[in-house]
Amino acid sequence: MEQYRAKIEEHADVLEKMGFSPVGARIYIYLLYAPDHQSTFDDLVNYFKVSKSAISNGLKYLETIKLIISKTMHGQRKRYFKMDLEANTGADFAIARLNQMRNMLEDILQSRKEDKDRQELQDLITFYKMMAIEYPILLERWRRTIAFEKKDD
Amino acid sequence: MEQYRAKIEEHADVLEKMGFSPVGARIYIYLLYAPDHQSTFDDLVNYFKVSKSAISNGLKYLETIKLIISKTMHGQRKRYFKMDLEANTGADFAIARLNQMRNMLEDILQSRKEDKDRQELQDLITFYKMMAIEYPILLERWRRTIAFEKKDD
DNA sequence: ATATTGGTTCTTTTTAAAAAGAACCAATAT
DNA sequence: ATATTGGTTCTTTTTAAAAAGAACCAATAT
Repeated sequence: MEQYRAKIEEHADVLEKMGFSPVGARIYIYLLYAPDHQSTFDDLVNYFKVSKSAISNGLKYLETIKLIISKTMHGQRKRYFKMDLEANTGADFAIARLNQMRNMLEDILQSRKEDKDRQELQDLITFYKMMAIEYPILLERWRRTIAFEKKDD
Repeated sequence: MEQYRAKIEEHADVLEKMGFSPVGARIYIYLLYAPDHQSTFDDLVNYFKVSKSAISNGLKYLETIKLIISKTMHGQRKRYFKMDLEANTGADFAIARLNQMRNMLEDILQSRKEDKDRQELQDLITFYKMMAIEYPILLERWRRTIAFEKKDD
């Protein structure tokens, strides 16, 4: 993994701008490069030379937002932290956000007294409704596409 | 606008979790409630009782990400900060992010030496490609939908 | 031509988020 | 039964982001 150090830094910066913490972003990118997209706790501590608590919190965060899963192998206590690649489409997250925005806008539209410019809000709500319907459809199409490609192997 | 104070706080919290600064989030929600979705600089300073610099930076940020535009009226120097509601679909932003993710994953796939688990990365790239194509199509469909509804008025 | 308004920008202070380090705990190893 | 490993959690320190406040500047008002 040493060979990827510069790349990991570079890509982690992008994720930081999307809201990840420095260590969270680095772990994430590390796993994209790692064999089998998995690694262990002390691999990460050693590679990044940061504290155990930083790694622990980084992993916990990534697990909370479902980007990684942790599992144990052949009864050993060591855990493997593995990227869940399908979750990486960010679909759940994106759909949740669409609904959150829609709920917010609907609440605003209801409590708002101004009558003259309701149309724009209404249009925006329509957008979020549409997207929340279409997104899962596209996701499903993607799933079928990759399943189909796999048949040929 | 006094009547919306509690609601503004409530919804601003949601936006803060999406990465907005406290003041940035409040300005944004304020404009969703405001007549004509617009306001002036000192309206905002007075309403939120925060410093001019906080408001200035908040507005600048919202303008940078294209959520609001500022304009001047009948040659007066006072500016009106107005929400750009179509921009609020977040479409440009979403599409930019999709492409950013795809570029990152493609770069990783190329420089990665592990051969055995390239498929998952490839599948993920397919997802981002698909989404970057479909998103603008959905956006366009939404535009036609709302244009069509408007005809009946 | 000078004064005022409507902001912006720069520096300092405050506040919040991230990381460090120590203490701890549960699970397996011996 | 005791020791060690693989982490987590709690408290403190560090670092970064946000806001405050003063100084400033450009545009219009007088």
